[in-house]
Amino acid sequence: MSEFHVTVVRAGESAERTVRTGTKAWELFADDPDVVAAEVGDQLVDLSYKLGAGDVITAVLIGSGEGLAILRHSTAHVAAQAVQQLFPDAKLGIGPPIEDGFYYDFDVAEPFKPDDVERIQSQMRRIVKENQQFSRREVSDDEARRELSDEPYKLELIDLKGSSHSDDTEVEVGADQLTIYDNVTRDGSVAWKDLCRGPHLPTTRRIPAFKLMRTAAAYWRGDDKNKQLQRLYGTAWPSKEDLDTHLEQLAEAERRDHRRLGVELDLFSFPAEIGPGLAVFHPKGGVLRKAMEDYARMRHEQGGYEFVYTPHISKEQLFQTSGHLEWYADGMYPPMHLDEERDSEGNIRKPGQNYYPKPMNCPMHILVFKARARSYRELPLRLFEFGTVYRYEMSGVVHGLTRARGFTQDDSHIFCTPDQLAGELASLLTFVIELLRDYGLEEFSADLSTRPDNFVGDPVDWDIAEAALENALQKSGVEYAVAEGEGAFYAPKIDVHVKDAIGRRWQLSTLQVDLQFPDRFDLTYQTAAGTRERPYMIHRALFGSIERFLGILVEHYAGAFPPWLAPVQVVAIPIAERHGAYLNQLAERLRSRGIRVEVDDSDERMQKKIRTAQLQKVPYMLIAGDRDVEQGAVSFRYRSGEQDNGIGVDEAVDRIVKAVESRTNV
RNA sequence: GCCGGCGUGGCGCAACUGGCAGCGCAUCCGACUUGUAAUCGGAAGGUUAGGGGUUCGAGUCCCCUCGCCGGCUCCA
Repeated sequence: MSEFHVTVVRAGESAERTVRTGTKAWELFADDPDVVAAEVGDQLVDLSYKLGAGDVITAVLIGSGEGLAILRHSTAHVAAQAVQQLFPDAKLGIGPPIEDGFYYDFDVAEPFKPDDVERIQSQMRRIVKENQQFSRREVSDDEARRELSDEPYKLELIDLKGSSHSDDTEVEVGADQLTIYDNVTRDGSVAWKDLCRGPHLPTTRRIPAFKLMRTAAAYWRGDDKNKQLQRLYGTAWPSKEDLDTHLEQLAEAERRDHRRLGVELDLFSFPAEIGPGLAVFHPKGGVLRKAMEDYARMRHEQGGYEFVYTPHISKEQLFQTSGHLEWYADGMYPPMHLDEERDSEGNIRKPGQNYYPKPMNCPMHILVFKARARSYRELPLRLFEFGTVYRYEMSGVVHGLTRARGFTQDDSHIFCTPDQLAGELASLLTFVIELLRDYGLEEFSADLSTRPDNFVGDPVDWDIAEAALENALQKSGVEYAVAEGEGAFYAPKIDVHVKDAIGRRWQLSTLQVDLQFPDRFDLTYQTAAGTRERPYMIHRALFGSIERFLGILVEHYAGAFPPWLAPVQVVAIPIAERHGAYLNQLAERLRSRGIRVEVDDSDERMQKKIRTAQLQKVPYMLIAGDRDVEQGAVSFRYRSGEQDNGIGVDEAVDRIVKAVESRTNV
């Protein structure tokens, strides 16, 4: 029996250990429940890994990214075992870890019912309690096929192994060597098994906290031509407290849901009479939207943009030229057919015209550029419009303001010379980030999406454009990732993401260098030398969609907007009826300074009025009774509940005006 | 578009296995005139999303349509 040295690393601290041949990794961490797996070299292994001479073993902690993934994936196995025990005919799909949890897909005769989820969860608890061991075993392809002959989807995965398709699926098979994990009970029998790359927790008991969340249908391998399987979603965490925190975050997200707050704060609605995904803005939502737009307008004016206005519909030909009808007809509302004339026999004398609602503003802005000959002296030409577009989104995807069928882009198209391109992109990106900051968003990241397989134009132009975009990103200092092949067919792009107040990431702005439209529309400008050149064209949406951005801000602020955006900035509350005139006078003063103020002279108690204003998340309340009227003062109450009594009227007006103008959230 | 769930006054909800559609908030009217998150009393408001069917009888069971929700696919 020989001995050798290994290096053990845990949380950054390494130590030498002497071990005997055959020692398993878990013996190194026997009294350390946070260690769920290990890393040897760059290979993740189970704790059942047999140590070799000179190994450097790094502990994988349950709270780390990898540790969580292992926990969640192991929980997915438990879910699958539970399902197959309760539904013996269920066939296994795949069961990967995802953000905050896991899912597992099953082919079952009947979709899961809410009741079934309860039963599955109880069964999972039983399995966890049984403390089954996750036991790894290497198998040949043939052995795997034989053992999993009842699992058609697993067989398909085995067949896919090594094929060129294997990385665009979530296939777990990956490596050349197939492995099967057995769930072994204490008496040594195998309760369940699954084809899996691993690694896993040592035992099911090591799952501290989990919950099944919901069921849904999902296409096998994500392809809508394939059969739909039943997907079971769950979440798993290192502790009960972590699980509770997660559930509380979900509840918080639900409380902030802009569809709910939109009703509570009377901002907007989606009348069924109009149609799905088509919002109407009520006065409160209207004023909020107007404040957002006004500020953006002002900044665009300062930024050298020129404002244009274009129609909502256009003849078919325009979208033929732009290529929209060729590429995206499904995403467009069907046309209205106009102008057809028939003779008395009903024969068509003059063919009609199809008019489509526009799905984008670009072709219209291009026509503005093309309206006359353009000189290099005019470039860069920055056209801007709040342009309302209509897209016939599939019925299942429409979602409040964040995915609507009619929405307004803060759309800009910039035409520039080749040597202006890089500079223009860099200043654009800065402009975008600065403006988003002004709306209260603080954390940004970006994706650079490059040439897809299916593209138009000259690869050389793509390279130039991609380089210019990347350069802009580097100058901006925004953290970014390259999304290889994710660009639109006509343009590489930068997508800017923001993080909201509860940590969710939203994609907002896009910057695209268009490599198709200038050609398609034969755009040119005249150079200093008198020659004609093709301009570069940049698409830029900042909010993306005003409606969507508004929805995101509602959720970001949970409806408690900073004063400059709040639909009602001040509510004045007279303690008794006789104080009404005093406050109305003050309100008039505020109004003359551009403040949105309401006087609540309803027949209610003061306390009730405070409550109402509080629930409407109004930033400031000005309350006045006899004492205040005598002193020419008001009692100043913030949304936070803090108050300053006996503030002089001038001081109160000043404070409010200052807060609104500074666009800070007080 | 696909799978599942849901649809009761403006909003939030109730109505046992099929048996008189009800409550709270909001609204309107009246009284009260109050010092920092809900004053009291009264009234009005519903073809139970729409249509069809089963039944002596349907909010409840069945079918179709519309809409919404959760996912999948999609998001130029």
